[in-house]
Amino acid sequence: MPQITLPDGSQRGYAESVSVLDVARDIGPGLAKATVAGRVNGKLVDACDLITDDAELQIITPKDADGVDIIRHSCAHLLGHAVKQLYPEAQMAIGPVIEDGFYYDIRYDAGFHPEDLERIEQRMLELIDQDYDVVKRITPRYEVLQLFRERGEDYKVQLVEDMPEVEAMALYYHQEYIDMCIGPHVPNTRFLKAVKLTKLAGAYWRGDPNNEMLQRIYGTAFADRKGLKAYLALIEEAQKRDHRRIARNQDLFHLQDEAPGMVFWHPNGWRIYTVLQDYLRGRLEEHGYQEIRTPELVDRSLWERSGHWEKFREDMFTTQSENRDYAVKPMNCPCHVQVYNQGLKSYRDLPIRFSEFGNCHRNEPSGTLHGLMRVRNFVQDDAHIFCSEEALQAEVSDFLDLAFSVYSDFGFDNVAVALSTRPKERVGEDSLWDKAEAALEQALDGKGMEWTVNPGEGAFYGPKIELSMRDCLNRVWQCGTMQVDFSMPGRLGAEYVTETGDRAVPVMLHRAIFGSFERFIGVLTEHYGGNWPVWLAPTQVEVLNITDRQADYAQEIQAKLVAQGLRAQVDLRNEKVGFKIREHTMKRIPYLVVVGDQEREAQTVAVRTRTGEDLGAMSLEKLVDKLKADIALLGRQH
RNA sequence: GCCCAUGUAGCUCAGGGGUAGAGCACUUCCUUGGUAAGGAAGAGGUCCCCGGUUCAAAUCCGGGCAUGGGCUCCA
Repeated sequence: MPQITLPDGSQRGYAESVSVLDVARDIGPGLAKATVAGRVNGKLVDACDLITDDAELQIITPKDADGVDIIRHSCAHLLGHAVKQLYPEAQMAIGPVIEDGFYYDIRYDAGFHPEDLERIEQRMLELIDQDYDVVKRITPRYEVLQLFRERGEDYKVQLVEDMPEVEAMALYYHQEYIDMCIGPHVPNTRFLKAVKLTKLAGAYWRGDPNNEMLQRIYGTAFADRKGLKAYLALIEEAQKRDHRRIARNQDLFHLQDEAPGMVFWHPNGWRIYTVLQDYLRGRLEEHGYQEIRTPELVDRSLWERSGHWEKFREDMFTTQSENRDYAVKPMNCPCHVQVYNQGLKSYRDLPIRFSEFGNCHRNEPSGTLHGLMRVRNFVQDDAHIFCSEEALQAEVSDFLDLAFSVYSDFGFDNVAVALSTRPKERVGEDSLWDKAEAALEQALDGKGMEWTVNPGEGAFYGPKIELSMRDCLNRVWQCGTMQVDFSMPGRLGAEYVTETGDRAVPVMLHRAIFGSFERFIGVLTEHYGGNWPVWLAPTQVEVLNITDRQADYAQEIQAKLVAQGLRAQVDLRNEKVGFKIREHTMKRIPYLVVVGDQEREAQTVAVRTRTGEDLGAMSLEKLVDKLKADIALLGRQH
């Protein structure tokens, strides 16, 4: 005699077991029609699942976030249904829901091509129109195995074999197509009308590059067509913020075939770079860092001692001369230890914080390069802190404060924090890893911030805190990092004299805030969508004359702005003012200053913003004040 | 590195076995115009590179390289 409690607190009693759908029907036919699934005592279940005891029930409809996820998951099965009809020899692997959609990994040796995607989507739409019921059957393990073996679904068989403890599985029948899933799923294909296949990719079976590569089809789905359309429009808007596209428009940098993954900075992009570097130099100085500079080409023997030659060899560019092997530095840490090692250090000298805008090269696999986000030549805002074990906690904590203070100066408020722990390939004793991981955990907890763990993703010499941002298409890029290293100082002979006159090995912290200037500028470009805060804008003001008569006055204004330390350009071209305004507005120059006869007579300037706001005429002094006020805000307003 | 796609003028792109195309940008001239595109003329290409097929290849085929979207790996 189940007593069902609904979210509004109301209760309904039933004489015998009821399904989620029964309860929905009981409440009203509209709700019954919209029922995708249910949440019983906090657990998602199918609409057909029976409730046998007293329970709290929430009816899930397409309006719920869970409802959309269920729709997406069912779309993956629908994709399987269509694929198997069109390509019977295809073998289905896994088809999960992801952020913004779903995918299905499929073994199909002939390979899918863009035309296949269209065919498959077309067939999916036809199947949806049949409004067929999705039927769930709990099936004993041996029957499931037999069924998938008969159907030649080798991957499904493997999946079942990998969960020996499970006695029976839920099978979902899409007519003749059968998929295995924990569920829940929609009860009928009519819920799947707003679906679209989006892209085709390769993906390793079980994510292991030693395994064969499967074909992955990505798609997305929404509660209705309107939601799908809005999503597609959003993606299109996001693509306009792509840093590569903005870079072309604003003439920031370029890449070319002869130097894959290495940036040619143009004057505009380099301006941003140098402003960032000057800013960070100031912040680091405030926090007790000393800037150094170390070689980019170092003999193999140092990399052997640091462990890089063994663990990082594939990623290094190497060269040789006069029978010596060299590597172009992929990291600055071994060189920083060399600077530390010059002269005997006392515990009184610690902590020592060496910073370097270190130019590094890494031979990244060709397929991983991505605009400014993933390059082969980049400059890290690197620093290494040498300290005693006792000081470690405080140093990590101070770093986190500094990093988040820097991020807030750019208006970042959605930095993801993760702790990456010991990888399989590593140097150092496990006891040291225990200590290092614990230190980072404690520092994070001490800040009271939300963080996640990436098991096995640490650097080969130590665990790391990763501070990541998202780009315009929601891809995550690690920028800041804090890594505890108990190994390398010892390997490279770093030590200091303790209070008791003994020798001890310092702990080394590797840390970066931007990560690399390249990636950070890439992320910033997309964060601002090209609307650089005045602080960073390559050109802060463009002075426009209306006719040749004001050319001298325009140049005089520009010269006065430059004399005030502002980045001002003047556009004296023989074009109408509307044309010039359009052009510079599209280049997202923060302020446009128009000078005509009126302004020249009154010794004023007419100011317009890139958002199209007309600020009217004002004195040059007032404009300068305005600009300086904007610059003082840094990037916090955005 | 692996899978799929793409590579044509400075940019965005069309075309496609037999004189290489458009729009914007560029140059020159006319125009001196008050807040998002004034007009005319002109110049501009080894159709990514190397091979092959063919009377003939930018186009078809093979191999490279690069870029884009993913996978794996990383700041």
